[in-house]
Amino acid sequence: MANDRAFLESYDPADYDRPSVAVDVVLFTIREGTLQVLMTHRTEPPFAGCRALPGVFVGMDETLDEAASRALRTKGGLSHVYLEQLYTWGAPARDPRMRVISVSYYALVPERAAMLPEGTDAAFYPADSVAAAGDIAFDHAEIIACGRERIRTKVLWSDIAFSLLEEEFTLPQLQSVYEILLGQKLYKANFRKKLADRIEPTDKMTSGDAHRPSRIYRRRGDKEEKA
Amino acid sequence: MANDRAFLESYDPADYDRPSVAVDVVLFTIREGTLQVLMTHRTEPPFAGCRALPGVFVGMDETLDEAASRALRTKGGLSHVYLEQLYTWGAPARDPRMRVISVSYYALVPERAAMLPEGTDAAFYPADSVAAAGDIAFDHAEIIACGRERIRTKVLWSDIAFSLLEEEFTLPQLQSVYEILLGQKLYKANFRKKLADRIEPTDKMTSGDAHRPSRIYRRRGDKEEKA
DNA sequence: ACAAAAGTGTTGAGAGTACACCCATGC
DNA sequence: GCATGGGTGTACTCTCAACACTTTTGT
Repeated sequence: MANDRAFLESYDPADYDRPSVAVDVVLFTIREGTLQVLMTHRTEPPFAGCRALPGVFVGMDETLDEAASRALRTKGGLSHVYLEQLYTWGAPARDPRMRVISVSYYALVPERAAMLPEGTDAAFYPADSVAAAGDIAFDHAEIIACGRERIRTKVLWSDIAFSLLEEEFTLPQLQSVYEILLGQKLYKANFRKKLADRIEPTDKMTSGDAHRPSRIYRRRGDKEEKA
Repeated sequence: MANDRAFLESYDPADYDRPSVAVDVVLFTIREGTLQVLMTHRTEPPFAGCRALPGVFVGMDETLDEAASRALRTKGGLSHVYLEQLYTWGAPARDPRMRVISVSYYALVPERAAMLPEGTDAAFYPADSVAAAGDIAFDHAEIIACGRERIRTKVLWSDIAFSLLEEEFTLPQLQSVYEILLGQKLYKANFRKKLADRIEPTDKMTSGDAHRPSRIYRRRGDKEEKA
C-alpha cells in the first residue's frame, strides 16, 4: 500500500527502499558454425568462478539503450551492433546480495566484429551448452534461453539474420545462419526463392574454395534498418 | 565507469543513486464495440488533470508480476486476468520529479469482469482516441500505443482474443473481437474455418436476438493457458 | 413474405514443399 | 574424370481469400 501510485504526489525518494537497476546484454555471434554468447568470468562471490552476462548498472542520466551500449563497449569493445530489449527480470532473490532488477537486451554481431580486445576476461561460449552448464551466475542461463528463443522465432518473419553477417555475403553463408538460428536444415532451392526479394547480387564471386565459386550478394534496400 | 559491473563486488547501495522502479499496466477490454483502456485521473502535479495508467512502485519483496497484479487490484478491483510484460521504459526525464524506470505490462479482460468498484477515479477510454489526446501523463500514450501494437500482431498467431470474452461465447462475438483487435473486417466463412480447431460447440444457443440464434461455443482444451 | 443475421460448400490463386537436374571448380 | 558444393526449373500440396448459397429467427 505504501507503494501505491496514489501516494506518488508526496513521494520522497528517501522514504522508500529502492531496487538497483542493471542492464544485462546477451551478445550473440556465429563462430565455427555454432551460435555463441559473450560471457564474463566472475572472480568474486557470489557465483565466484561462474560465467555471467556482461552488464552495468543504469546511470542516472542515461537511457536503458545507452546503458546496454555501454555494457557492450566496456566489456567487449563493441559498438554499432543490432540491439533490442528482451525482457525485465525482477525476482526478489535473483541477486543474493540485494534487490537488483535486470533489464535484459540481446545483440547480434557478425563474427569479424566480435573480435575481443586484449586483456578482456570476456569470451564466447556455445549458446546451447549454457542451458546444461551449472556454472552460470544469477538467472543468466534463463536470460540466455529467453534470447535464444526470441531470435529463433524472430528470424522467421524479420531480417535479423543479416545482422550476423558482413555487408556482403554468399547465399550458402546466409542459409547457414538461418539453419543455425532455426536449428534445422533447409532446402536450398526453396530457401533461395523465399529470400530472393530481400537481396541483390553484386558482380563479385568467391574464389579459391576448392569448388564452384558462389556469387556475392548484399541486402536489398540496405538503407532501412528493418531487422 | 563507476557503474561498471566490474565494480559490483564492492558495491555498496549507499554509494550510488538508484532510480525508482514502477510498474504500469495497460488494461484492455472491449466495450460498446471498441477497444478501451483503463486510466486513472491525476489531481496533483505533475500532469494534474491528465489521465495516467494505473501503476505502483515495485515493493522490495515482490516480483514484477506481483506488482502488476497489485496495480490492477488496488486501482481497478480486478484479479485473475491475462497479464504479460510489455516493455521497460527508461528515458531519464520521463518523470520530471525524479528518475523512474517503468516496467509496463498489458492485461486483457472480458467486459463483465471489468466492472469497476464504486468510488474509483479510474475509468475506461477508447484506446484509439488516446494517441490523439493531449492530456496523457508521462509517456503513457506511447506505452498504450506499444500495447495496442502488441495485441494487434499477437492476435494473429496466439489465442489472446479468448481472454477478452467469457468462457462461453458465440462465433459472431469471437469474430467481432478479432475484427476490433485487427482493425479490419474479416470474411465470416474463412474466419470460422481457421478457428474451427480451437473451439468446441456446446449444446446451447442464444435466443431473443430478433434473428436466427447462434450456437454457443467454448475454447477447446481449456486446461492449457495457451494465450 | 420479408429482413437480417447465422451458418456452410466450392472454387481459384499463391505460397510452400519436395524433387530432379545442371554448372563450375580443384584435384 | 570425378567428387563436391553452387545454382536452377518444375510439379505437387495445402492454405487462404473470395464468392455463392442455405437456414432460422422476429415482425
